[in-house]
Amino acid sequence: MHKYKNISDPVIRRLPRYYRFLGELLDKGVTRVSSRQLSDKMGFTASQIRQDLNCFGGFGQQGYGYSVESLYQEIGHILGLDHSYKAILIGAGNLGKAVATHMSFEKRGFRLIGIFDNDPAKIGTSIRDITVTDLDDLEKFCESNTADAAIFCVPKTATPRIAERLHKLGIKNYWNFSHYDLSIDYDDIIVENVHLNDSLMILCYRISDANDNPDEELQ
Amino acid sequence: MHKYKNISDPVIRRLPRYYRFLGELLDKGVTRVSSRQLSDKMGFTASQIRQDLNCFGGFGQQGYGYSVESLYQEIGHILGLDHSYKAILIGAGNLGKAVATHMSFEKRGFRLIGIFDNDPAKIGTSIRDITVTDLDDLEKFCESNTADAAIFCVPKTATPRIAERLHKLGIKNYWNFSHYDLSIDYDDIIVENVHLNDSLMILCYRISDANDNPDEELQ
DNA sequence: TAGATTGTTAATCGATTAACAATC
DNA sequence: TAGATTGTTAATCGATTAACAATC
Repeated sequence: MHKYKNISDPVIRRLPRYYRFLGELLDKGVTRVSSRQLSDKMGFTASQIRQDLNCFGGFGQQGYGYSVESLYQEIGHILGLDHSYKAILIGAGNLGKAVATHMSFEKRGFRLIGIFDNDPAKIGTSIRDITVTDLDDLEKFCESNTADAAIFCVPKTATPRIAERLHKLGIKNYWNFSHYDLSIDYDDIIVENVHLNDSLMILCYRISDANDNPDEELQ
Repeated sequence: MHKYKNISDPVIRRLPRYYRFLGELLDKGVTRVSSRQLSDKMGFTASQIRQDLNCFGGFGQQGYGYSVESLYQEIGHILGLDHSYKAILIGAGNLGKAVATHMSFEKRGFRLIGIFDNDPAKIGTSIRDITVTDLDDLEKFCESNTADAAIFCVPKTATPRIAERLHKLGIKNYWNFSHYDLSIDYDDIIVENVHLNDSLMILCYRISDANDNPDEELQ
C-alpha cells in the first residue's frame, strides 16, 4: 500500500477534515472544486490546501481544480480507511459502551472484534452483538485472535498494567481515552489520545480568558 | 480574574498536561520540581516548560525550581478551574450519557444544569440526577436559567439548527462532539471540538503508514 | 559563598503564506 | 488561444530550542 515519509503532524491532522468536507460536497453532487473554493469553505488558505495535498501527490489539474470524487477517494486511501484493522475495546463502562455503539468503525478502517472488562456484572452482556469477555481471558482470546489495535476506556490507574499485557501480546497501536500518558512507558507504540478532561479544561481556559474583566481584579 | 493576551494555541493545549503531571507529583507527596525533572517526566524540553510557564508569570525560584503545590494551584487558576460555568448537554444518546456520567465537571470549572433531547423515550428519564428535558422547551428553560456553555452530543444534521437557537439565546461557548464545524457559521463563538471520527482516522493513518510495506505494492 | 536553576534573550527550526511559472 | 488554477519554490512568520546572565 502506501508509505509516506516525513509527513508533519499538522498535515496529518488536517486530512480527516478534508475528507469530511469532500464527503459533504460529494453528497451535494458537486463534482469539481478548486483549492480556492475549499479555502472559503474550510477556513484554511488555498495555498495550504495545495501544499498539503502535494505531500501525497498531484491530484489536481491546472486550470480545472480537483475532482471531488477522486480526491475524496484518494484521501480515504491515504488515511488507510480501506483497511480493516481488528480492534479490541478494553473497558465496557459508560464511555466504552458509547464508543462501541457510537462509532462506525468499518468506515474508519477498523473492525471491533472483542470487548473486555473485569466487572462480573458486565461480563457476558452484549454490546453491538459482541459479548463482553473477562479481562483475565485477554491472553487466551489473543491466542486465537490477532488484534491490531486496542481501545482504552478504563480508569487511569488500570491503564499501565493493561498496557503492559497488551504490549507483551504484540498489540502496540492504541486509541487512548484514559487519562494516562502511554507514550511515557513505550517508544515502539502508536497512540492517538482522546483526553476529554484536557479538552474540557481548554474550553474552560478560553471562556475564562474571553469573559474575565481586568477590572474584576480590583474587587 | 485573569486575562492573558496573545497566548498561542500550542501553549494553551499543553496546560492541562502540566496540570495532570503536577497533580500526580502532588499525590506522590513530591514538594519541589525543576523544569529539568518535569522535562524527563513529560517529554517536553526544559526550555519549553520554562518558556510556557513564563507566559503567565514567574512561578519558580532560581536555584530551587518550582513548588509542586503552588504551581499546580497556579495552573488550575490559569485554566479557570475555580469557575463554575453552567453547562447544558444537548443529546442524551449513548455519547451524551457517557459524557454526562463520565466527566467530573466540577473539577474542570463547570456544572451540568440541564440535559435535552427530542426523543420521547428519553424525555423524563434521569441521568446523574438531572431529568432529561424536551428539546422544544430549551427556550423556556433558558428564561429561568442562564447557561454559559452547551455540549453538543447530537448527530451532525441536527447541529446547525440547534446551534442557531443556542446562539440566539446568547449561549456562545460550545464543547462540540458533533461532526459539524460550528466555527464555519459563527465567528463570535468559542468552540472546543472532540471529533472522534477524525481521531480514529488519524490512528488509522499512523498504523497504515508504519505497517505498510513498500513491497506490498508489487502484489 | 558555590551550586543550581530560573527568567529571558537570541538562534534555529519548521510550518504557513505568497508568488509565479507550468500547463490544462 | 486565453483564462484559470495547479504544483512548487521562495519569503515570511511563529514556535521551539539553546544559551546565559541574573539570582536564590
